[in-house]
Amino acid sequence: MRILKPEVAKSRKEKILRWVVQQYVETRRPVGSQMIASEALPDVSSATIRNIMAELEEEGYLYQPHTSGGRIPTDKAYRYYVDYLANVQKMAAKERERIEEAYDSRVNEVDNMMVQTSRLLAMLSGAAGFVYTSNVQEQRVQRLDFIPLAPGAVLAVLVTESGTVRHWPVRTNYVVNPTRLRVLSRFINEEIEGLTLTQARRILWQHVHSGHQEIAGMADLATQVLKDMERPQADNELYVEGFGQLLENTSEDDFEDLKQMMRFVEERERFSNLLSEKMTGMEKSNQKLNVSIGSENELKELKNLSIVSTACKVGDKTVGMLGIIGPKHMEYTRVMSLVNFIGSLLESSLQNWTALPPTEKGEDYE
Amino acid sequence: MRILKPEVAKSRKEKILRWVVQQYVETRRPVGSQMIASEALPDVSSATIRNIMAELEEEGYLYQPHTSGGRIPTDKAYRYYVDYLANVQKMAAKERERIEEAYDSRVNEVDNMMVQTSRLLAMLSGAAGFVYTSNVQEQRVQRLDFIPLAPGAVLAVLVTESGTVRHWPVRTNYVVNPTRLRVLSRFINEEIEGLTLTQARRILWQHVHSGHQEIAGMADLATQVLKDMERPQADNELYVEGFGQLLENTSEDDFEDLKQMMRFVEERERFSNLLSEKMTGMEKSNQKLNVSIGSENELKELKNLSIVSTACKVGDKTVGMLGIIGPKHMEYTRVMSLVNFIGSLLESSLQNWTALPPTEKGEDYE
DNA sequence: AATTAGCACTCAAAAAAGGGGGTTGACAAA
DNA sequence: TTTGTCAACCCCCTTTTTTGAGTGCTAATT
Repeated sequence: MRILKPEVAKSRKEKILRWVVQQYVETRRPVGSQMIASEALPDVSSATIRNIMAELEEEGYLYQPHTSGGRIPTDKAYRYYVDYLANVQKMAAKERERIEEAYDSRVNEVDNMMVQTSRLLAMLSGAAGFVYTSNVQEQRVQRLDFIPLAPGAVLAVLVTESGTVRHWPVRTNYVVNPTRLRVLSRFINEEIEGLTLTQARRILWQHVHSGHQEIAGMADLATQVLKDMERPQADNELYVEGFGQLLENTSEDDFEDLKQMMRFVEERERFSNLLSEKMTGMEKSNQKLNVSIGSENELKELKNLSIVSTACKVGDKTVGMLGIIGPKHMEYTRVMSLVNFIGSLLESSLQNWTALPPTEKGEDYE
Repeated sequence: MRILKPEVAKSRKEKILRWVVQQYVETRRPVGSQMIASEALPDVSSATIRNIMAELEEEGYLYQPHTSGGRIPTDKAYRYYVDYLANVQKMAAKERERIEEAYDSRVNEVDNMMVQTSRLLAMLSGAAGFVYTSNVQEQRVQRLDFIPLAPGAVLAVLVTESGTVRHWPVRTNYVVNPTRLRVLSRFINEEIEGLTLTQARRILWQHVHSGHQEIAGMADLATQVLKDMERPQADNELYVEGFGQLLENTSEDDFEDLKQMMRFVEERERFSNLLSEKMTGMEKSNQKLNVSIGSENELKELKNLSIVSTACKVGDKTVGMLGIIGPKHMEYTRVMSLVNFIGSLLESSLQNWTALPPTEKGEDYE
């Protein structure tokens, strides 16, 4: 639904709009007719451009922060730019390769995939990067194991299908026998294989209550673990990295905005909720890459920020999102392809650690 | 080595110095003689105070940013303040209790102790909080376990005596048999119990090379794990949280400083090194709480910042540090006792998860 | 009908011009 | 050694002036 009018006029109008957006992103100064005339459309007079810009303003694409001071793009303009004007070219092969390399060396060499991914996003985009896993309760369990730490302490380790690893210590008031622990562990894994966390919890509660033999005597531990598993704050995970990047690319004027946004993001709850909503929204409309510009985010804290995000699937189940959050005036083309690409990297990485068969099939070592 | 001169004069001089520091920390404005006269020393004239302040300036404790515009403390003044003037009172019992509660509910309910501790530090101090674990290679291993993920993938989980849990996925090019994996795991843990990581690695390499029976057939996996363990970036861990807090308490004037410091901190390498040095320094001089003020940090990026940190011991071995990093003009008394207290909380928490016997001794469930 | 040139007008940002207000240094008196 | 006094200082805030890029309008041009 391109709104701008037809023919030759259209192309010129669009050209001007595009130019204003790009110029403004670059310089952060209102852009005026003269500048466009001299630098972008030398064979059109500034007066003509003024007329066109007046139209664009009428239509809600531009506005003047002060009378007689040049114009800047509205959110609507960014939206139009992102939808029709920005040709999201694939990144150059060289660039892709470079990123892929960086990604591999981080994600496979260090233990926290999510954090590393956020950091990479931040570094390459110049904004803050995030990775979000939601609905952990509805994800399928891959493993739940117990590692004996000390006579009265056990480390529980939970791995979900999205590759998230969560671990927490559990105290017991008796000495834990490692052998029994192993039995318990095996029993549990057999019982809950392939179930979602919610389902798994239900089953296990039943076993605990019915005093199932494998659990007998360790009901205490099991109960503790089950309780830990259903804590609400354990329902999603959020990693945000790269505030430094954001600060770096921020001028003093935006100081207040930035403060507000940090306040918002560090209060993790609300940001989580936002992402959660966004995720279900994207799932419904079946889109992969999403760009939310300024006030499209509804939250007043974000009215000067944009979020570029992509859904992250394992199989055909959306297990999370990742993306960047930064100033509204960002280089959308670059950032969009970046988020896109890193999203695909994370996806294939997750795929790797879940269902993938070994490289040489069937060759058991026994 | 108190430098200020004797008797009544001393006490007055010190009182003035203390007042200047406190006042400046509070208001961020140069403080002048009249203000001191009226609010702190009503029975002394401003002229006298001027004289004393002139002396203090001579001696390097104060300086005037501009002629006739009040004076502000130098780093030396802060140092003197911290060493002699600030009575680091124990926190109020009520306060302690409040914090302890918050700490417990975070650390025990969520899976990453370090992150949670940093966050708490940040929240309570109004600056950025950090937790640092170093020298992981020299720490004793508590457990090294393997969890089968998929036919060709295993999750390695390493727990050290400092309570650090590190996990990373390992791929194999054959189908892993869970039973064999368990045998391997048990074998390894028996072999390396109580050894440092470095020692453990050496032992295991030997076993791998000599083709020890428990390892046979899984040498591939073992090799991979050993390689992952000795990666240099796995040698220390650093968590920094609370940039938002820092930003919140920062005025526009300090914008540049803050930028610089973020650049520094997000480039984790250098900050790690700094902390590492500091840690060994503190270990040598056997001090627990350390305050580094402004240019005492040597790094120019930190010349307007201070670091308050405390060593963190398990047994009598220093396994890490924690603290806060914030503007030079901070409330040292408050922050020092805070860091101190949270340090002790983390220590006892670590103690808990390592050597501690169960609450009811000897009552095995079998 | 679209484009252009010209002109008066607007207004934010930068520069310049005042006050205050609090501070200092100096000196003489207590 | 302390204090009272005072001229000089200079940052900070507010007000004023200047400047210049930009606009809208209208009439002329294509």
